[in-house]
Amino acid sequence: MLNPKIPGDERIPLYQRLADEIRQSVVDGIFKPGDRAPSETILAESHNLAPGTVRKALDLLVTEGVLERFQGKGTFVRKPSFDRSLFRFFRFKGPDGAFSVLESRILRREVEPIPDYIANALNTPPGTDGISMSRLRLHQGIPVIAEEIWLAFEPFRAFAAMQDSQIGELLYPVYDQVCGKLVARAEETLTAEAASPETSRLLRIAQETPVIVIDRLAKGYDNTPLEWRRSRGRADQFTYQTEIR
Amino acid sequence: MLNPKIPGDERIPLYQRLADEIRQSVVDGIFKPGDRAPSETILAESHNLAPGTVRKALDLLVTEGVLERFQGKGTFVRKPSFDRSLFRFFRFKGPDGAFSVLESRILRREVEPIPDYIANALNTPPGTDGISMSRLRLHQGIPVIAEEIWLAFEPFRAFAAMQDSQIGELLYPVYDQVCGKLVARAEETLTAEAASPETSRLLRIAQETPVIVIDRLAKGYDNTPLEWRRSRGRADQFTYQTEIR
DNA sequence: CTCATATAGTTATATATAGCAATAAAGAAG
DNA sequence: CTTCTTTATTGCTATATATAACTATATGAG
Repeated sequence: MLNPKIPGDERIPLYQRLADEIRQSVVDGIFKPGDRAPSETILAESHNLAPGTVRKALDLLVTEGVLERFQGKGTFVRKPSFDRSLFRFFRFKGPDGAFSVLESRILRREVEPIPDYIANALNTPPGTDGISMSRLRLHQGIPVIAEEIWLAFEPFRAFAAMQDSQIGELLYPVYDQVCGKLVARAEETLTAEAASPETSRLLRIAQETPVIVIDRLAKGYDNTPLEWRRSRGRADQFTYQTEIR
Repeated sequence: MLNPKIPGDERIPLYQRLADEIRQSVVDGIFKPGDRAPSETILAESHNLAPGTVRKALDLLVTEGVLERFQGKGTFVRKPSFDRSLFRFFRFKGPDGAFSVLESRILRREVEPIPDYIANALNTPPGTDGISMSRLRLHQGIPVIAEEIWLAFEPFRAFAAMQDSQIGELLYPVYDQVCGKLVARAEETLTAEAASPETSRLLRIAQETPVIVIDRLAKGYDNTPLEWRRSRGRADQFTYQTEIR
């Protein structure tokens, strides 16, 4: 019998406690996406665990999407390279299957109280200050998605202080580099509506045309809600794919 | 060293071959949904395998959604209880969260050549005969979803021969009982469009109102495409949820 | 009958060990 | 310089074994 060096509640299985520990290291930024995790043997020795137990912990994190393994190479923290993932599901119908990164244009960015239903999603007390943004995404100069974005002010104070010019095409890398907040996954809710005057103006389409509306709640590795986002896109240009069972 | 009684390509790992065998038994109807699978110990003995190997095979089938396990009770073939699953993602927005089964009304059912793009999805030679259906689904008498459904004729010959009156509210149980075809999972592709004259008539909504369009390809346990279906529902009554990462 | 207790059978956790397979990098051979 | 071989490292497969946790059923006491 070994003497496992694993902290936490004794009632929780060892492999889960080890998984918790590694996941936390990713949340805290000790392991960064792309980093190589210690090998199974190293982990087993350093924690006084059997290799099989370590393996099971890693299995768990792989299915969670935190890590990915490559035989002969090692185990790595998965880069949730997000906007790429978005377009795996939600892709242009256009004749050219090929795809380039969308250009982003921030139209507005200011601090104001968060509306109640968004504060609720972000797990923030109602009335708290938040960062509100409007953003337009363009493909070859043509607007395809209009976005409203909300962040809680406190965790993203450094982001609020930035100049517009310092912010690049993608937001999630900025959240990481400036605020230390890593987006790991997101829940999306999808519906459709007729284009309002404002969205028809932004997307340059006729009013009452159908648009797809995606509400996304982006979360960290530890499931903390980080960003709320509502995207509207032209229905005739997008499809959304999933598997159910 | 044991002498495993597992057929198949030697290069494929034992646990995968065992998983293949069990999955095939489900496809062939030897194990029916709800049935209890042999216990891990029994499987290990009957196949001359170590318990750990059996366990790994079962793990695989559980993550695939073929089986589900209950500690102390046993391992069972999962019922893909499908229409319930549909409404976990795709639910009424109405004030009453409660939900009852939708009434189904088959408007048309006939044999005709399958259109090329559907034949392609169903993995059938172009020009083959298929069963084409139109179906309306109602909630408390009000139409909410209009469906077009296509099946390849050959595997569903017995279904084509049935009387309308013999067909119940749900189709998948009929496919199983009459044709021995079990639906295990489905891929769905979602988009939106403005209501055509026909769908506006069927759903009793104004023309050009946004409707959500779901293309579903239902597949068997062995991934064979079984049914193609296009459903149209009022956008203002539905939302669709998923998690991405 | 009712309730507690034992018991058998099931999956879940954990350890220990051996060899296989893929990868990358260093070194030898041409 | 290129190509092949070797070697070390890493994850992958498989076996063997022991114990815990959970469920259902049977048994016995009251």
